[in-house]
Amino acid sequence: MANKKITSTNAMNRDFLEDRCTLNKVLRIIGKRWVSEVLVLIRNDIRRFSQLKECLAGISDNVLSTVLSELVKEGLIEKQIFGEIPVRVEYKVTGKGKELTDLMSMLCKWGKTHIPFDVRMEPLPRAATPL
Amino acid sequence: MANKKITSTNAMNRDFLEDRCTLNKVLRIIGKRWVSEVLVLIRNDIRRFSQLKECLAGISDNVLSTVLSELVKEGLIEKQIFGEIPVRVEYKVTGKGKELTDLMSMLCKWGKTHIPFDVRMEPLPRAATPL
DNA sequence: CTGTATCCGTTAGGATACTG
DNA sequence: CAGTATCCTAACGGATACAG
Repeated sequence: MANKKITSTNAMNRDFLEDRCTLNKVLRIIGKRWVSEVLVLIRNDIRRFSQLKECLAGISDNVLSTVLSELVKEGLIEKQIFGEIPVRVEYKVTGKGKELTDLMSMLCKWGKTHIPFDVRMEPLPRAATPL
Repeated sequence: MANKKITSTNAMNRDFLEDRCTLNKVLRIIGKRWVSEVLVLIRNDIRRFSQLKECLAGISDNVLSTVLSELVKEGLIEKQIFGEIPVRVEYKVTGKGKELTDLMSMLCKWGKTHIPFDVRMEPLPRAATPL
């Protein structure tokens, strides 16, 4: 009951992996839900919060917000604020973000040829502009 | 209090994304902790449970076990059991697994040129055979 | 319109003990 | 040696209310 662990092994393991190889950093960034999708959408000129939200039926405000700021923080997209009323904000993919989406396209292509279909019950007819 | 949601939006969102684009399936697989690392190690001929555990200081038995069966299930590695005493088991990367590691190398390279260093306190001197 | 703050359930990740 | 079974905690993802 006395001594709680100083640093959780959970965090230690994460750091271990990220120190070990940059790949783990990359995957830590783009491996989270919505992230790759948002990046691709912005690359496809879906530039505004409301538009993104519209495409990504089901995403919550705070989640989209978090994803966007993460992408900005990592330098994969840029945020541009126009001083209008009401406020207009636009995001665009940076150079290194574009490079990354190219690699993601390759990953996607790999998936299409190698990941088998899995049949699920409901077709989920929602808004879409996939990769 | 009466009506709990039938399917959690959490799961619905996951399915939505995976239906939307294969990339999300790919990232759900390789985006989890340890997965890419294990795949790369096996590709580098670290073929046995105990060897992998040795390289990946800090991983728990059950976690490594889970990762390995996930990789087998996805057809990225193969498991070979030798009927010896004590039991010997070896894993090897499949064809499509190799293709995937090639793509991961590119991702890694991207990360090396584009992700800035972030200084952390302890250097974490552990076992290593990185990508 | 574009978010932030709070609160909460689910899932991922880990420690440990045990098995063929 | 190569794992499973159980239990536990931290992190992620989401709902909702509200703010600039």
